Amino acid sequence: MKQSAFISPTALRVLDAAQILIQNNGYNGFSYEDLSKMVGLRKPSLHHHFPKKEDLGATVVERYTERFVLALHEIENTYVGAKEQIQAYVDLFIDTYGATQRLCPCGMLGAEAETLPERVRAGVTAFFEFNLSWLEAVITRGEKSGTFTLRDSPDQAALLLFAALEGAMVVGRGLNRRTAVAAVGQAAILSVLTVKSTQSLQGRRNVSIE
Amino acid sequence: MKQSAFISPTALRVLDAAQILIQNNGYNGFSYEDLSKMVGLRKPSLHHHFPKKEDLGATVVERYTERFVLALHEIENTYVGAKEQIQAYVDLFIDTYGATQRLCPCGMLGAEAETLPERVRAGVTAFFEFNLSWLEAVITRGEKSGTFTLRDSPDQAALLLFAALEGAMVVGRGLNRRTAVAAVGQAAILSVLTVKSTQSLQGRRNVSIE
DNA sequence: GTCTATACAACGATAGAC
DNA sequence: GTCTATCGTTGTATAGAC
Repeated sequence: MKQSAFISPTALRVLDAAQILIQNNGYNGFSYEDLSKMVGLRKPSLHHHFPKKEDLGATVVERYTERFVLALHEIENTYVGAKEQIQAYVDLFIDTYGATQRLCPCGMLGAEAETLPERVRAGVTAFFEFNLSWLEAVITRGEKSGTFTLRDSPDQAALLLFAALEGAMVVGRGLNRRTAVAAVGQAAILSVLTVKSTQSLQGRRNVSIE
Repeated sequence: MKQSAFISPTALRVLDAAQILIQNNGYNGFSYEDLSKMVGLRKPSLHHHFPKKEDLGATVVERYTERFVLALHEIENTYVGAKEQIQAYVDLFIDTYGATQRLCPCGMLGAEAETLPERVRAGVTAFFEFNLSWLEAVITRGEKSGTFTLRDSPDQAALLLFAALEGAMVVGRGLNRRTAVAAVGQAAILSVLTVKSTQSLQGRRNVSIE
């Protein structure tokens, strides 16, 4: 996972707007015209920074994945226990969705995968695989250390947890229910990981991904 | 939930094609031109059956919901136990996605909700609410009868199960993993419902929704 | 009910001046 | 790096003949 090449301040503003539009409208649901209104540049200026829509989409996904990787490293450095790390991971989704009701960009793009340019689609796949392997590793560690018991294999538990979080955003949006991700997140932790000690989790930090 | 008005055989073929396009490409990802190629009619002929794209989208959602209602009644009439009914419900998702890798139309539209015409969006909300209330009722019954124990309230368990199934399609598509829904479905049943007796489920029927 | 023809806007994208 | 101007294509939708 290498670092992005240098991106100019203007290009960053374009990326920020594009990400919001992808989260709200989807890749097929926004245009350079929409972007133009948000950023305050004319369409050809946008093409100067991202010649094809495909470039823009792929860069949004790559930047989001990089930020996610950093956030998970931060979690590893902040929390020691597997249970606390999973809780912090779930909080990432709760805080991100709860603040804005915007979908995970890769969740939206995953639904649209069939129609996406190949580079964008590949980025989404990489994001999903990274999340699943991180979750599986943490869950495996928690099971081995006896922090919690599983009713499934770690990879199945990871997939269930991840699918539930991504699905909660889709369902929450359709229901117009802001609290859906929080409800699913907490229920998933209770259900997927049978935590052995019953101590409550406190000191929850607010760390959303933009 | 009233029955649809009469729909001509040609209009039915248009609806079938439109549903597949929504499942694969999303509402913003298909056009009357795409539809024209699939059905073998010219664009104006399509507009004769469904004047606005909004009419087409709303009718697809309403018909899908009606079929889903019928399938759930069928499940109630076929299986007695709450556990078997939940299993049959999950099988509905497994079979539907597994056969074609097409998303649940309402899952796709839920992601796109922000950009949808009001009628279409309302139909998606109704579909979600219907599914959640059905699941909650069955789960409540299963808990009261002692078939399984919950770690959450029935409404949280229902939301978790539903979000996991819808999310599994999105994630499965992004990963190009055909078995994602089946894996999530089985893991969710194991995790969400702590089944008391350990007897295996047999005689699983294949009942997919088109 | 289906067609040809067409309106009119929006789309992604480029040329070339500044 | 941003702009005006514009290209060619596709989008939803309508008029009117058959």
